[in-house]
Amino acid sequence: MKTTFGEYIRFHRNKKGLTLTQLAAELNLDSANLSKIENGIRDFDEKRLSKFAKIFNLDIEKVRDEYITDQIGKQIYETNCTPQLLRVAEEKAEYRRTLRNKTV
Amino acid sequence: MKTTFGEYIRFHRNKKGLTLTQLAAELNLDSANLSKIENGIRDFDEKRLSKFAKIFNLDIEKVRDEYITDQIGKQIYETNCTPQLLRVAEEKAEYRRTLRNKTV
DNA sequence: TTAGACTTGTCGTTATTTGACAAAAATAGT
DNA sequence: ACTATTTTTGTCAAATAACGACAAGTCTAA
Repeated sequence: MKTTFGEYIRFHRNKKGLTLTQLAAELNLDSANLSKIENGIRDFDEKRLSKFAKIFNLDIEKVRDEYITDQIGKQIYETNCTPQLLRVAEEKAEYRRTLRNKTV
Repeated sequence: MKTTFGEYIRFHRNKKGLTLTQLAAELNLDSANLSKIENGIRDFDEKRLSKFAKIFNLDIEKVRDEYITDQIGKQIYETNCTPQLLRVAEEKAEYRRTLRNKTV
């Protein structure tokens, strides 16, 4: 089952038997803020992704994928983007790639 | 061909024979900033979408679709999100919808 | 009820975005 | 080429949004 990135963090934290305070300390943030992150009230700062991966011995690429799919999934949800519109968005992303190649 | 939202604005502006200054005035913004928007350096403020639609007599829903697909397409591009990962993001958006229904 | 874990609210700081102005560059008309 | 107009670029202050930190609250288990 696909989950939010906050739930993903919580899953790994519980699996390792860490408290919010313990993990927050390792990540250099407040336990209150980590709580909000796990509950989807705040975003996890991208800068901490590698630290997170190291703590739980996870592949950094996998963690990053988990992160960006969460971010984009959130935007799809918030904008009520339908599957058809998402196809269009995908084409536009492709178009931006062609723009990059033209300009250089 | 799918384009950026900035190019979409420029297309309609040119079609109607308006200068940046003229359209910017109608949209209550600076011509320099509108120039940046059309060139993709800045974002068009979502609050102005309805005004934009009225000026060019466009369906507000269509304009909004054009806008959100641009926004999401931009994020897909910037994060280098592959089609496979986009499918995952879509599932996560769906998951968020189930969350909403559960909570209420 | 006490302790530990987690959540919620708030607020000052930091970072990002926007609006505005000036000035340069490009374009078109004469 | 000269001039007027349009468009682009650079910069900065103001507005906005995101973040870190602290305090106080709730919840759970011994």
